[in-house]
Amino acid sequence: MSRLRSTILETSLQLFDEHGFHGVTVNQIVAASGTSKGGFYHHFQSKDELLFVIHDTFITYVLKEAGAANVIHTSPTAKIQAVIHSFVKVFDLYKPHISVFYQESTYLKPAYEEKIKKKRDEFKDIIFGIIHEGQAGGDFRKELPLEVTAMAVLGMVNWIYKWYQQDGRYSIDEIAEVYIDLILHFLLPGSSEQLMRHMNKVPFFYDVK
Amino acid sequence: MSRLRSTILETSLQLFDEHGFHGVTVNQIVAASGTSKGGFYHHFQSKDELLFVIHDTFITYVLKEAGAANVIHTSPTAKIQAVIHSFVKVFDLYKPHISVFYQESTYLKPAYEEKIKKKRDEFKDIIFGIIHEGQAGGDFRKELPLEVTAMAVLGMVNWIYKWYQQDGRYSIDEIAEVYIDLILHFLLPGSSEQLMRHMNKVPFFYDVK
DNA sequence: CTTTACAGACCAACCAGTCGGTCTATAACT
DNA sequence: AGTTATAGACCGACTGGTTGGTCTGTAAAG
Repeated sequence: MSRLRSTILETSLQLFDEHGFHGVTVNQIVAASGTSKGGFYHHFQSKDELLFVIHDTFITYVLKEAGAANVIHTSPTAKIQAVIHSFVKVFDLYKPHISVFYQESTYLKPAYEEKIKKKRDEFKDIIFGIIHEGQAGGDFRKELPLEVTAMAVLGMVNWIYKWYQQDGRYSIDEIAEVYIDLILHFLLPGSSEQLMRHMNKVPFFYDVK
Repeated sequence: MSRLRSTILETSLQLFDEHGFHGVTVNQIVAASGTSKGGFYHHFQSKDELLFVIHDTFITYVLKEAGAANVIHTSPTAKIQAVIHSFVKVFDLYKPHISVFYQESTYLKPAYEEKIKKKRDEFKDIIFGIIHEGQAGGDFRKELPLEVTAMAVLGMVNWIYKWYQQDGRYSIDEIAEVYIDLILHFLLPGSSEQLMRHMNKVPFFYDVK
């Protein structure tokens, strides 16, 4: 990959992260990259392709990591820990990519969007699969509705991009540890009776055993 | 409030939700609202003001609801349940507002952004406050780092806008119940020893008592 | 008669993308 | 070795279409 192409990618990533895809013009990218319109369009077909490349770089990496973490462990409990850990760590490596990924995916051209959606669904399936497997095997609480629980897990992790900063109070590894703790606390079966005394009402899904 | 103004707001909300703020032109809004440029600019100073109004409507409502739920209950456990419930329910009432709120806030003009940020921080403080209070009083697990835990809670709820659909498998009330269950499971003190047997490593924050 | 509500033609700015052209490097030829 | 041919990398003035916003006009309301 050419030197200039990388520069354009890095520069535009920063700019998009700060001002959003539509808040940055090709001329700005070109100026900040120390090149020209010609240089830009020599390496990218369009501004939209640039957006796609950013999306693809990130989701491809996440998918690869999650797949690996999923394979090397056997029990659902070990798997979920490994996958969450690797997923959280990504926010340290790819934060600008992720901001663009979650903020600007609306603006992907249909052909590009389809490709990204496919990979994103694959990733979602890994999470869903682990939780499902855990419930089926009795490792995780069976009464939890799979879809809602899985989306809660995805949500809490995904949201990290909105607040995480590298020089913040907690390192990315520490954050991962906290998240794993939280997730295991609601996934693993425990003293439900004790908890229910504190609840305003008995949840609708508690009749499953 | 005038009839046309409401129409413009509703229409643009739908359009923004579907295509994003920059994917919709003023002409499109005007056409879909059955009015004209004159009609639009009679009610709004600019497209940016429209964006602000949408933001403000939503965050003002959330803040009011959370404040109310926070006041009528006394214990942190009851408070967090009430606040989460009211918060989750908002996603049923204001889903298009929320999509715009989380997707397009980057494009708010500085003056508008400041106002919105203020209210958003107020809301965040309510959540932080409840968890802090719960930890201080011994209702919630003291070992959990406040910031990370609170952001996890906010994240899992906020992410709902990405997947919730009114005609989905679970009602918004059911989703709220699941979320409250999950959150209480990791907030309330329980059998940590039992859980730790399943953990790949001992979390860094477990030495606090 | 004044004010408010809206219509729609019009405009200036902007922006993604184009296109003819230059510069450099390496290969091919003599 | 010296000269020429060719390809790829990059430049930047230019354009055609679009967009947010304005301005003048008009009809109804009070």
